Amino acid sequence: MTETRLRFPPSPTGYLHIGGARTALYNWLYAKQTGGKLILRIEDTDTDRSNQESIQGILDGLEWLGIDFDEGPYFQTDFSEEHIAAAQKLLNEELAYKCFCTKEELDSKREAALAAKKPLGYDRTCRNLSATEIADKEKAGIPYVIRFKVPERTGVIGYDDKILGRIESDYKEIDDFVIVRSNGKPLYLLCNVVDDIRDKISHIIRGQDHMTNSIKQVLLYEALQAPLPVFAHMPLTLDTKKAKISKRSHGEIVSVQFYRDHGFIPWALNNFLALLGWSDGDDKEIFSKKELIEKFSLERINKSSSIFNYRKNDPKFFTDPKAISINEHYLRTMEISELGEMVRAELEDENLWDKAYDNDKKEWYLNTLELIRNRFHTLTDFATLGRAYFADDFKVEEKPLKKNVLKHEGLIGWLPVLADRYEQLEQFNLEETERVVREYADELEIKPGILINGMRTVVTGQLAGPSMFDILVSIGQERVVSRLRDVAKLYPE
RNA sequence: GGCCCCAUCGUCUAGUGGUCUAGGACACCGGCCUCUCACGCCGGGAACAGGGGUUCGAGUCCCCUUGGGGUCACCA
Repeated sequence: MTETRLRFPPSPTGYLHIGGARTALYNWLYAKQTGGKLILRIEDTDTDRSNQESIQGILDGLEWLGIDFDEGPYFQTDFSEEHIAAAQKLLNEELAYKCFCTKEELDSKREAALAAKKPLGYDRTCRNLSATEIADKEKAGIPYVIRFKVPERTGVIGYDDKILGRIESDYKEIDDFVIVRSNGKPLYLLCNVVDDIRDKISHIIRGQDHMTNSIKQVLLYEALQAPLPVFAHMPLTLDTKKAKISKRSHGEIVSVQFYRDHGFIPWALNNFLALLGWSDGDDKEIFSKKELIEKFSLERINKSSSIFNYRKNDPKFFTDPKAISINEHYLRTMEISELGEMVRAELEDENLWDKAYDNDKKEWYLNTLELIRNRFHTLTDFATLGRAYFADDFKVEEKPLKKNVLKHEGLIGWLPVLADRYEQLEQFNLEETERVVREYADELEIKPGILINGMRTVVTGQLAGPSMFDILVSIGQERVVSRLRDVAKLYPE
């Protein structure tokens, strides 16, 4: 078998969204699995809508996800001569024709057809123009587009889809589609095929929204006398109302950037995306990169579209709960040193990074992450919920403040006493810190929990967290003492 | 509207005629653990869209209905 060659051809009209990312991922997985190549091709022929910022956004998004490509990025506009030549060839061979109908005429015909509930296709007015008629119109300077001449055959044309099976269409259902605009610029349907032929693309994995395009493109492959690639149309990703997700209607929640900004681990997002429309036959859901490359298969991709279950304005889940849960899984099971690097970026962004975390305090840094990672959902939590471990200017949350501190007025006096006793400790370790608290609680004849939970809030600002004594040891004697002493400032005047 | 695709718990899904009183994951609820909250562990509720066939037997095959989606641009 010859080398598999895949491609991901985004149009740079906005950021990379999760649908696009998933398409890129599937292509990437298949290329990796078969030892083939993945080509990135920026389809920028729509100069009105394409922009540099989008190109950068797509590149950044793919890089962040770790989806690398073997060739490219190529830019479709760099090959416009080839596209034009192909159109000319089709014209010369009478496989295409010039159409002088104006856009206005077409639009009104379409509207009329829609109103009359008739098929909307082009009525082929210009298909049988004589040579003299064409010459006359050209002489008169009437602009024209070039349309592909759908063969006059009976029966059906189709392709074998790796996911959907045989897809066919009756010839008479296919429109004489436009391949070159009146300004001389070739259109997607043509460019895409010409590029795929040149790039020797063997497999086209793309969304089901391209299903009807593929039929037309099969015709183009035939007209251009090129071998057909394998098609695989993946299910679409819908929103909770079953509408196709799009940048325009869903905004940043569907952008890859959003997940980077909200502290997702890149591979966790890939893992989630892979599961949206694919599963191995087993119950396994967490896949390492290597495992996924091995197990992935086109045949096991679902036919039906899936819903991206994000929840807007949900205080607990800012996106699909499953995505978050997969992220949590990686957060708490990944190699701690690897996590350390990711958290480092978060801390640096918040000016919480201490160079010593990379040498003298490295052990402390990694141990602390190990201590707190279980309760966190995203990378950003380390700099927000975990701020007290890395800085003194953390915020004390209102709820625990009321529940664990203000409710017990005695704490305003007790915690400073505890601070004194802690300051005296020669061994500031788990056993000693616990012994001191429990003894003091006995003296006061109160439940140790009152002191412990009060301390948790004063020392970390949080309602919940790891074992209190682990926290104390991690934060350290000096900082603990000073935070406990300052408890009074948490009480209103 | 024409054409095309699809249809199992709330969501992602397993299921390729008998092993399905339908399995797993997330989410939800309850319990255990406990200095808090998580994690973890244990348990619970929750689905074959409807109707006809075919068959000894149908979630699985066929047909119809319904529902959803895609597409019908001088966008990609």
